[in-house]
Amino acid sequence: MQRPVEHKAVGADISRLLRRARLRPTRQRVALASLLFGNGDRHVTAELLHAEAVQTGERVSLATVYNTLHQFKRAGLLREIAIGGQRAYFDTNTSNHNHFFLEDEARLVDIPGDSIRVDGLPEPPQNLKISHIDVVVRLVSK
Amino acid sequence: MQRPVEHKAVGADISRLLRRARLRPTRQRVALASLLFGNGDRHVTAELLHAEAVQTGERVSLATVYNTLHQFKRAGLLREIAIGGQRAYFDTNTSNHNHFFLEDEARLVDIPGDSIRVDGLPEPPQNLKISHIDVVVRLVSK
DNA sequence: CTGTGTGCAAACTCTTTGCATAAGT
DNA sequence: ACTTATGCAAAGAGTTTGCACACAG
Repeated sequence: MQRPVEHKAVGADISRLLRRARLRPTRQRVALASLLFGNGDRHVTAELLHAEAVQTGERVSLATVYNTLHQFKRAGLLREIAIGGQRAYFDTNTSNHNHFFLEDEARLVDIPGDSIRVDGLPEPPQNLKISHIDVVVRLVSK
Repeated sequence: MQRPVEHKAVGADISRLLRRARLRPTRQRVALASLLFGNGDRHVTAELLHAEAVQTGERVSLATVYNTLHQFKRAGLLREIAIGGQRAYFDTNTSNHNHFFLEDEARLVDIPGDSIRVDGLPEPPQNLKISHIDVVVRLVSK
C-alpha cells in the first residue's frame, strides 16, 4: 500500500474483525462490514445499507441486513441511536460521543467526542444506574 | 367531586384549553385532554392513553387517540420524545427539561428542568440552527 | 344546517421470524 | 459432513389514512 491509509480496513482485516466477534465471515457479512467499516465513521439505516450493498452488486436481502446489523450491535461493532420516527440508526463509532440530527435530511452527524459536557445530573432513582446518556442536538434550516 | 383539586383542570377549563388551541372540545378530545392534563405531568404512549380512556368507559378509537395526540402536539400542548424502539412517547410537560428512561420498564421520568446543563456545544453547520436538544439518560437496574 | 371530527378497517412502514436452502469450516 | 447463515415470504408492531357517519357550533 502506497497511499496513507487511516481508519480503513479491507479484505483480510474485515475477516479478522468478524472472527474476533465470533461471526463467520460470510460473503454478505464481509460485504456489509466493508461498507460499514471500510471508510471512516458512518451512520446508516438498514434500508440505506441494503440499497448500498445492492448497488455494489451484492446479493443480500433486507432481512439479512437487519439481522447483521443486530449481530454487529451485539458484538459491540455498532451502536444504535434513538432518533424517533420509526427508523433505527446505527453508528459505526461506538465511542462516547453525541450527534447532530439534521431534521430536514433525516441525517446524523457526529459531534466530536469530548466537546459536549453534561453537568448537573441528578442521582438516578434507587437501584438504578446510568447505562448511557444520549444527547441529540436537533437542527433545522435557518 | 369533593376532594381538593390542585393542578387539576376540569370541565370548563379543559374546554377553554382546547378552544384556545382552536380545537373543538368534542367528547373524545375533552376525555383525552382530561386524562393528559387533569393531574400533573405525564408521559404517555398512544396505546397507554387509549387503554386508560377505554377503562374509564370512554368510547374512543386508537386511531382517534393518535390523531388527537398529533393535534395536541401541533397545538403545542404536548411534546414528542424520541426514545427509539418504535413507540412514540408524548410528554405533557412542554417546558425545557430532560428525561430518565428506565429501560427495564420502558418508562420515562422527568429530570427537573434546570438541573442539567449542556456545555461545549460546537457551532451547528452553516445555515442550520438548533431547534432543540434532547438529553436522555438511560437507566438499567444495578 | 355546515363543516369538522370520529370510527372503522384497511393500508403502510419498519422490523422480526420460520423454515427450507446455501455456504463456511 | 456438520453447523451456521441466508433468502424469502409471511407475520408482527406501531402508526397513518380514506371515507361514510356523527356531532358541535
